[in-house]
Amino acid sequence: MTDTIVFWFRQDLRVADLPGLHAAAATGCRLVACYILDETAPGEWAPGAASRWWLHHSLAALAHDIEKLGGRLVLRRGETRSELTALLEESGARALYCSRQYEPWAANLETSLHNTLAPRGIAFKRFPGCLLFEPEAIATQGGGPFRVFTPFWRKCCRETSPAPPKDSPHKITWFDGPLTSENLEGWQLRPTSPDWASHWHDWWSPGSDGALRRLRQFFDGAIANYDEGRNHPALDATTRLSPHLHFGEISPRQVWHAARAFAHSKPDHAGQVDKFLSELGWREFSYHLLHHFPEIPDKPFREQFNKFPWVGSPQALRAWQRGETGYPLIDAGMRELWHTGYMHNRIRMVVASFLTKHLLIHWRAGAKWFWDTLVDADLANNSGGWQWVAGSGADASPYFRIFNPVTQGEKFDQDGIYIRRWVPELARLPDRYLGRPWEAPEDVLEAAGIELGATYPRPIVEHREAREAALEAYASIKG
DNA sequence: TGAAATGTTGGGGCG
DNA sequence: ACGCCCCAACATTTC
Repeated sequence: MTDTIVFWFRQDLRVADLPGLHAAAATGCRLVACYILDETAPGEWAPGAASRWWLHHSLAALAHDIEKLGGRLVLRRGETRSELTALLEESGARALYCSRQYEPWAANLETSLHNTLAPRGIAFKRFPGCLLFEPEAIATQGGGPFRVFTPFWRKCCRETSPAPPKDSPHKITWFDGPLTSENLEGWQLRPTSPDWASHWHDWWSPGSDGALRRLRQFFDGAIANYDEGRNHPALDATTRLSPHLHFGEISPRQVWHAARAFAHSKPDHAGQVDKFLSELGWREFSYHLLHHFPEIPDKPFREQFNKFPWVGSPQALRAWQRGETGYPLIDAGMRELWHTGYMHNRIRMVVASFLTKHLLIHWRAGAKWFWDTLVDADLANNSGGWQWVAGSGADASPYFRIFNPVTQGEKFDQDGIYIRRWVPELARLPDRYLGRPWEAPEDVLEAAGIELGATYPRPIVEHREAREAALEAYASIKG
């Protein structure tokens, strides 16, 4: 009788280019594919409502993809260790395979699983999955982790290329004994009463098929002008692959090789491709940092930021969250986030700068809000991004880089399409005043149907004053 | 993957 | 014709 292996799907919800699954299939053993919904394991970093919506659809897509390979996805809910132990026992499996994860809670879980399973003679094997390079493979000359992006990415690019992506395994022998599986619908990962995500399929197609479509679409179009186009939030000029990558519906190796193939076929676009690949590089950098410095989600990477005088009020935080700061570009971004589970990357930088610098609110409050509202909420990227903006991170933006929320709009949303899309009550304002309605003459406001303080808020802080206060606050922790 | 303050230059209006 | 001033345009420095 052939041995059985349990393949545990975690955050790599795909069947193509999944090293652990290929390795399991190659053994010729019978395979159990499972997913465990453990709502307590991540602690305070349990998926937010938007991520849960995505997870539901991603799991449905994965189950479908597995069925196409002749198998089925076993769903269980509960404490990971006991659920896996039970499943191993029920199936008589002698081995557990999975992809690695790098979140501190997930890495600890792997250790604890190893300690549980080893004495029982069950092999626990972890495989690469969601990264281009394992953190152990990229080190400085001194053997330590990189703390600066450029040398990190240079080192990555000097290494042998990531392995070419593989198709899904051709032949899998599935376990055919009886195993109970829960009903995905019963997990209630999707919102009900009200179903605020009823229109999200207009924007998103969770699952590997949707991810590959998105990838192809990008290399058929926007890549040619990526360097410039990606700065304009009203354009569909970015990949929007972030949620697909977070849930592992597509691997970064697939993206990397698609980009290299494109660069090879269109050499004159090599510069655009490099720009794009460096974004993948920042993702990689964030993951490696989180692996080496597991406190990044909670504590400033740069120690002197422990004494930063955060003073922001709960009311200001609330106004920021709701998109009622009185700065149209900020409010547009926050409302895009609320309505679609996503925000354009440049606008993420601008609203994050506004929260931490204009409002002097701790970056963790912003990270938490993003965590709950983003479909692509990802611990490494989110924590890294917020610390980068706040100036407390590794290779962070210098603290004095304070975005002007008005001029950013004038530079990257010249014709006001983005602001008008998400702040429709200002739509009739002429371009000239769209990003700064408080400067508009009374008759212009009236003609546009706007009453400041009633139909649209006045600015909750004055830019110049806020900027100077931020510089003063940062100066107080220098040295 | 800034913005603002400060410095420099050069054209043109003007007495 | 000439110097003076203003200021836009650009460059450099500072936060």
